Amino acid sequence: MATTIYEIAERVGVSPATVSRALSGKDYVRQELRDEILEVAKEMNYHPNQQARSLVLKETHTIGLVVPDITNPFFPSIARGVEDVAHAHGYNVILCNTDSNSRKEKQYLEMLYSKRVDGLILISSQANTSQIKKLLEYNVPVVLADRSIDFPCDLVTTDNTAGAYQATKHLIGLGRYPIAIITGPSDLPTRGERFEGYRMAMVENGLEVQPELILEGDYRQHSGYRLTKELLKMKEPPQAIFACNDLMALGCMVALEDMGVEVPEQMAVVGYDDVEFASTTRPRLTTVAQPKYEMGSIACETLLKRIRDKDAPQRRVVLQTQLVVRESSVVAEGR
Amino acid sequence: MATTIYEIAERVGVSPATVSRALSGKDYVRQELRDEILEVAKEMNYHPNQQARSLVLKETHTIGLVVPDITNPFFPSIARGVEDVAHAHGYNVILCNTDSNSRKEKQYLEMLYSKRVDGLILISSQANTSQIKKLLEYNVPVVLADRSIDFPCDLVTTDNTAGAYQATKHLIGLGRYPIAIITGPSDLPTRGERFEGYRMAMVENGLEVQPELILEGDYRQHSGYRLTKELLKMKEPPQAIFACNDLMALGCMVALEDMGVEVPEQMAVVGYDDVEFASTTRPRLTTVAQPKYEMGSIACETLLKRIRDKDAPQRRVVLQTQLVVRESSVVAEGR
DNA sequence: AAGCAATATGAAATGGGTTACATACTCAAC
DNA sequence: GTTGAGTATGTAACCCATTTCATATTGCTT
Repeated sequence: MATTIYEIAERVGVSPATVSRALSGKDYVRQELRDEILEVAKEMNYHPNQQARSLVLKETHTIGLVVPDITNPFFPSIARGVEDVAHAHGYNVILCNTDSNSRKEKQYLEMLYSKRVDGLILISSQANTSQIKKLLEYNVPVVLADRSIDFPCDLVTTDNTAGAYQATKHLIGLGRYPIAIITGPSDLPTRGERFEGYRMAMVENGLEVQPELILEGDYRQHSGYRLTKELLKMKEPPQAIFACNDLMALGCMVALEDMGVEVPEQMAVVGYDDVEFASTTRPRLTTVAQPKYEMGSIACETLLKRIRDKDAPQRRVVLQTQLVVRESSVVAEGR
Repeated sequence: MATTIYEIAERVGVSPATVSRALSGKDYVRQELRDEILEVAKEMNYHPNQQARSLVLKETHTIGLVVPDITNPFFPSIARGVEDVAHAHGYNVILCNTDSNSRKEKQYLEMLYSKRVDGLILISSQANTSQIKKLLEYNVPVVLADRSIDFPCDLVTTDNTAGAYQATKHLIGLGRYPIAIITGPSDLPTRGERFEGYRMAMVENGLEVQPELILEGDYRQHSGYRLTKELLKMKEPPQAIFACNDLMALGCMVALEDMGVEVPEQMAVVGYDDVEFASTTRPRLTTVAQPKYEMGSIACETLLKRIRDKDAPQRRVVLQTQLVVRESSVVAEGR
């Protein structure tokens, strides 16, 4: 069905080699002949078979993007950043959703390897290091994004510690303490980093880190809801809650509304991520914004560089976060 | 670097053909020998080169997914539906963002064709029909999703007319009229369909369709904001606004808040899509929910069927929408 | 006139699998 | 003992493009 260089060659009356040269344009072909070949190719609607090309060239111009779940509002921006840069350089992106399930992740990594992707960007669930190590052994470039894993490979993340520090310091500056923290699940590296930022800000300001105000959530809305209700049962509840992602912060706000606690008057709430809905809640959510798109685009640039030069020195990029102050933490003036 | 069947063949002392047979498992190979080959393959960490396989088999087990923009909250669910079904059947998905730009769309379609994807799912911007026609001529299966184009090819959409009819009838039932409608851009097919649902409901209930209450937006938040302000300038403003997507509905609500108009008491607002933030706004947004995930998964199933049987009859699936009544349209009891 | 670089094209190997065809062996049936 | 079906394996062609090597021609230099 699809046209091949052999068919073009036959029609023009030359060898396939000449057609290949004329089309690639990087070898001697008589100008006149080249023009004719190009014309015939266009006429026959020729589109080179990339399967065949990559078999000999050993590059597929395809990269893999492995994320936990594209429906999680945090990931589409990253994906878009990756895809834009990839497309600008003539690469395609294969999207994979692992649900943070290491069995699925392994399956995907094997599929991607079998398809001989030129490299991949990985937002890895847990430290599935043995699998990654294999890929690197096979010489497949890997860039880790968002979640840092203790592993010698290129990496693009945000400064989680600084972000949490900013958020906590903001609350302290407003005189809102004690401050409870609802962390992410302990098997994710972000948890430790964000907690550390919280701890630093507390200690630096001479505030005690009370163990009963440290709660572990799972990054889902319901855990924010549930844990907030628990906090409200305490004899002396905190005056502020720092939820380590926006979804849990939303859960907090719903719980607080259910219990008739005014935000921000009686309880300040700060989230993390600045996903889309953060600016549409009432009150609008104060949160720590991460440069999601940039994380994706820089990860992709890093990957493409690595593909070009496998021996380049390891690259570790840490992007800065930004505190976005909205209504959930600051009591409006004039009320 | 990567292991080939030739290397395995040499190590075991058989021909490459035998190795291929042992690995594929669909031809005679002595059980004992097969076991040995499988073991050696595992030991040598063999992963078949899919480039080579697809060159001869003429199938890549890869499909393309072309969407306007994955960061638009409407599309991740569709993408996830597609990807889940694809993965379950051993296919990978290449993600493409066209920004509804037909030049970009054309570029992507050519790339995908060159990579010899087995088929593709297209949420096409405008009627870029000539390009699609070409693909179908080349025998590449295409399934259109969400946006129906007048084109003889498989299709999965939702019933936009019925959805808009439900929304309008809901407002009429609440006694909220006149009802303004903020439509999508006129070059998208969804616009005509949703407007038709609005019109039907109005006419059916003996209400006049007033031209000055029909406004054309662009599916972005700001157009909802701007057009709502215009509506409020009228001598007799409407009592309800039906915005044809949630983003514009959000713009409405922000404009109404700015102008001190109470929702839903003074103005009822209904959106369309039921994207994530619709349930987190204050008041929560009444909207028409589309089965996004199902649209993706069914589109993918349809595509895989078509790949298996190119001569199967054309399939057109229309999914039903569901009105989700929240707070932006109904005055709460006991207030 | 000989020599050589630059230009122009083709033949054939290559990449890594799959498979049609050929060949060889085993075992049962007559 | 011959025939034939079933089992087992190898040889070689094929998928489609790229590229090395070989060959041929042109035009310039000395």
